[in-house]
Amino acid sequence: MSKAPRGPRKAVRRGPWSREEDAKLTDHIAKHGLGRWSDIPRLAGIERGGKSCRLRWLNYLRPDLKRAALSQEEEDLIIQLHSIIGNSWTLIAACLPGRTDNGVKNFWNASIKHKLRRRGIDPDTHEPMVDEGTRNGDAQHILPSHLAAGSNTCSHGALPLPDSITSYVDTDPLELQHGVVLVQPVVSSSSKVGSDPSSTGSDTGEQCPNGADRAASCSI
DNA sequence: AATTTGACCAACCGCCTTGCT
DNA sequence: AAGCAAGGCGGTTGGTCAAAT
Repeated sequence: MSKAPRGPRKAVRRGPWSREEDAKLTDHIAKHGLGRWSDIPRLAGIERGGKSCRLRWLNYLRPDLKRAALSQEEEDLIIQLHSIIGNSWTLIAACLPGRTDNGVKNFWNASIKHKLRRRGIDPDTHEPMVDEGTRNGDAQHILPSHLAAGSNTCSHGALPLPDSITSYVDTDPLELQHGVVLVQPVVSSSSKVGSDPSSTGSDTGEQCPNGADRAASCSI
């Protein structure tokens, strides 16, 4: 991250992206690869901020994205991973090929959270909720039955948990709180989750099929 | 047919970390 | 060592659409 001299701040467009903007961004990245996000709007002729371009590309335009609804296996895996590593959406998304952190987060907040609450489970702690009427004390309800038994695979075994995460399943809660941090050396050489040096300033930033350019590479 | 509700998605915001000067 | 810009992440908001009432 160099300190490039910058001109006066240009007014940037906001709101939904137009087809033309999408095409410009896609075309630019196809021709030149991913460079500095802050330069891309100017080079591609888009009146947006670099941050906005980055978000649009990662969450919507990337060719390897899955657009289909999340499967039951994916949903179960998200619940299981969340119970282990919490709101580390980037890490969770890295274990779901073609899914984005934003998508996983959205699905969690919009759907899974409500489902768990309806089942009397606190979505934050994955413990039974203590409100009267929802008290049941049955830990088996925290996770889908096939997951609660301690399996490290989802119902059909299609999406096994990566070793870097399953290794923390049996640790005590205090250790689990640091699971994400402890996982980092395994999944990335960077000191920060989701920070992969190849994701910026490199033409090879999109090599990982599941978008792990921006997240911990999953060892599935 | 009109309104309400819930699910889903796209996008922005603020904060933090990283790396360069 | 400090300051700054860029990148990255999680939280939140607002819009759209379909199903239910």
